[in-house]
Amino acid sequence: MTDGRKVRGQRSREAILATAVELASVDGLDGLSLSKLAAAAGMSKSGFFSHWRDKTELQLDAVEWAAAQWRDRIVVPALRRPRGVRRLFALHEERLRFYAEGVLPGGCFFFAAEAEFDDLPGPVRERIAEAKRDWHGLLLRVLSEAVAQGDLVPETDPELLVFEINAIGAAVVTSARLLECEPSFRHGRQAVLQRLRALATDPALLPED
Amino acid sequence: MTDGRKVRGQRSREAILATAVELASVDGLDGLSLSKLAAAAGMSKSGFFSHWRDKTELQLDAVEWAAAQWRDRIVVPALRRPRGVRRLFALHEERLRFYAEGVLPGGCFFFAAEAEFDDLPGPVRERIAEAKRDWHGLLLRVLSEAVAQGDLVPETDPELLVFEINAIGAAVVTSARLLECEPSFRHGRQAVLQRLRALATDPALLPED
DNA sequence: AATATAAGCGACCGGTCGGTCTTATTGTCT
DNA sequence: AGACAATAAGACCGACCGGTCGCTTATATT
Repeated sequence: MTDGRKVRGQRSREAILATAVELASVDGLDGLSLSKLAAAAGMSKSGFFSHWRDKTELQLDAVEWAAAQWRDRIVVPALRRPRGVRRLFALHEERLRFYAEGVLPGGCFFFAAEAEFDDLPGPVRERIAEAKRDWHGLLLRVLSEAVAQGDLVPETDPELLVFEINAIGAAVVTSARLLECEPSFRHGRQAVLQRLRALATDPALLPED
Repeated sequence: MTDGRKVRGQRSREAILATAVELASVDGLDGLSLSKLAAAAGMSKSGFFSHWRDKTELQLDAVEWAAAQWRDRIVVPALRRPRGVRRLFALHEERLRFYAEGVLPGGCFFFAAEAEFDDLPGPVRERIAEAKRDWHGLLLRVLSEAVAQGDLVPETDPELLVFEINAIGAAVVTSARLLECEPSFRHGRQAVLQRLRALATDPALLPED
């Protein structure tokens, strides 16, 4: 049985979360003020509290929403590439594309959120840490597949390589926004590409530049 | 002629800035509230305004103070190492040591400040960008010296390598604070060490692990 | 000794923060 | 048609924000 109220509520809930993630990518998840969010979402501030008990609940759902967006816009497209080193590089490339396309006005929700909450104990911090662990875990899994099927030489410490790939992706965000845009994206791409090509048993699987 | 007022003023000015940089490494430079700063510095809030016109001026001086701290605690010690690849790696190592020692309660002032201000136009953002450019410039200069004196193979794109080294140093901050501490520092060290050893004409110049 | 200046304090300003309460509207179920 | 529940709005709250004001105290200058 369809419930028009719940449908409507769900729709505005989604719209609010989408707006919240956009604003949070700029001002941070904590720096986000309910007044600004209300104005941006075209709602009254008090309306939020029929959806969430307090700001923390909204923040938790915003992290959830941003994680779903990351999955849909980065992970899922990359997983369409064939298993192996190409899929691993695709994860990095899709991430950079996400940034370059300016999907979020502040570049990256998780980058801003991590920097903000890494010193603020609480459930939001834990949820963000979990998202970071998930991303590292995915990279590690895809990397292991690449090694298992012989795309990459196995001598490598896989967790170290995952750390590097993620570090370079994260560095692109600040670098592109604070300094010049073009060289940052080029460096972010080249760094991982050259690293993987050096480890690849068949470098032809990866683009040349 | 010594002016006891100015001496006293300068001393408390320094103390306030030191406290401000500490607090800002946790809450960010904008998230820093004057009330909290006043409480932490053991001063009244209004007393600030005999030193700085407004919060922005204080923020600018805080960036300056943090830059001086970075120079004193990271750059100067590293420059005592012999010119070349060892000096380059020392810059990275001293940075990681600065983080590991917990000099600042939030880990890194500049990391927090960059993430916060990369989307906030204004003089503070420009000053932070300048500090970032200075750091990249220093890394590039030391790297060029290492190449020039034959420590490193010259084929490398130097700016790309600088980007990578800085990216890995920055990634250690969030990773160590949000996930586990020990593997983050190990990865941050190993990543740069292996990268440089692979490029070094004489790997014996660098530690083995 | 008189005067100028800097440091610092307490009270207070308008504004915004996250959050509560009451009320109006609206779709759903019986 | 009427009871009911969900959504959202508006008025409002205490706390805190950055910042101003007038004032006291301590130091230099003359």
